[in-house]
Amino acid sequence: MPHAHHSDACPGCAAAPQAAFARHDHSHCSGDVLARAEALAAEQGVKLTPVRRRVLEILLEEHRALGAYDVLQRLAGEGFGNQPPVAYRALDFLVENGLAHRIRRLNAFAACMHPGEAHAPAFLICRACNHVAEAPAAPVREALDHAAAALGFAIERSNIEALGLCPACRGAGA
Amino acid sequence: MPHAHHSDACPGCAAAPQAAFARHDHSHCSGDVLARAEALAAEQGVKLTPVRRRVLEILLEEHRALGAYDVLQRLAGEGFGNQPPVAYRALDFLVENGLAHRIRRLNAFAACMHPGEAHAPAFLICRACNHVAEAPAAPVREALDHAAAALGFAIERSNIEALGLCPACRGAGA
DNA sequence: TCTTGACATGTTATAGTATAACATACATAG
DNA sequence: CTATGTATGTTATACTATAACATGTCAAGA
Ligand SMILES: [Zn+2]
Ligand SMILES: [Zn+2]
Ligand SMILES: [Zn+2]
Ligand SMILES: [Zn+2]
Repeated sequence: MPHAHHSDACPGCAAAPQAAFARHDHSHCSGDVLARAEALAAEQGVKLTPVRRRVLEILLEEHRALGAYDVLQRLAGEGFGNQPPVAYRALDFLVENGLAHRIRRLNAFAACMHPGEAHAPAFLICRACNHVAEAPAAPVREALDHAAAALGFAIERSNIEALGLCPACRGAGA
Repeated sequence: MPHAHHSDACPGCAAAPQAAFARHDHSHCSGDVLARAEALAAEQGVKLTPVRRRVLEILLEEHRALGAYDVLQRLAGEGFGNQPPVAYRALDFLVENGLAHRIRRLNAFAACMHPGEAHAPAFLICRACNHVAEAPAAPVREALDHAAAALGFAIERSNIEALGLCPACRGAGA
């Protein structure tokens, strides 16, 4: 049982976005997030069925984004359906219920590291190691809302993504 | 000859992002941007060949983003090649040379409304009328750089896109 | 002038991403 | 138990993008 030292929030653990780019006890991240996800699903009255839960676990294995077909391949190998809609439906469910994010730049999906918390994420994608961090971006979102408001535009959904080099890969001189 | 009243910058014309969502003299936008694009290409020593120029003109017809296959269909109807690479190559050229932008949320491309000017655009996409505005987003980009810097991440490219309702469509009660 | 090399275009073929439409299973409420 | 809604499975297809190769064009250099 990971992180028995606390039962709810875990400051500086899964919440720490820089962990995505550094060595860390990742079982802590994934265990923590998965527990929160289950709580959130129960709270919202939606069902985290076996496929859906398994897809979330797969996304949580690493701080990376996976394509739908990567996920599908994993599912198929584990006895679930092996046709695209199986993966897309589970992924869409996770996205719609705030348990995963779609990374448009990569045509891929990543687990949400802050399920249930109100957050306006920006995604930092390392082009060298492919790790993805969900950075807190409330100020970014605020600036975006402001720019939109200046034009009378009402934002409903937004995606903010950046490609570059993470600290580890910068050091390695990629 | 459009906009003969000025020879270089055109404050409040193509530069005005809110124009994308309102009635306006669009030939002014397109004529102005096309002229700037030609100047910029010459200045950068790259060739705005007939296909490339035509693709830019097509993108400039409206404040919308077009899919590669939409562009291709237009090209094919005008005697250019009718295979995907013809469109993708021209579009990639325009994007790489700062004459167009890729809108990832739509898998589509839009003409850059500020070619040659240093700008950090955010794209506002109306889900009702499909118009796309290239909003000035220097503060947004600055906030994003700041959030990334806090994690030691070096941004190279970014995309900032928002979906919602433009002022016109909000009024229409969409 | 002729050649050569760089670049642009054209074409064939295929890879990768996503969804429509229909069939089956399974739960829970009445 | 049976009707209803929801989840899953499956078939087929649509949409997006690129690899690889062939042909054409033009200008610099021999
Ligand atoms: Zn982790
Ligand atoms: Zn990295
Ligand atoms: Zn216009
Ligand atoms: Zn609109």
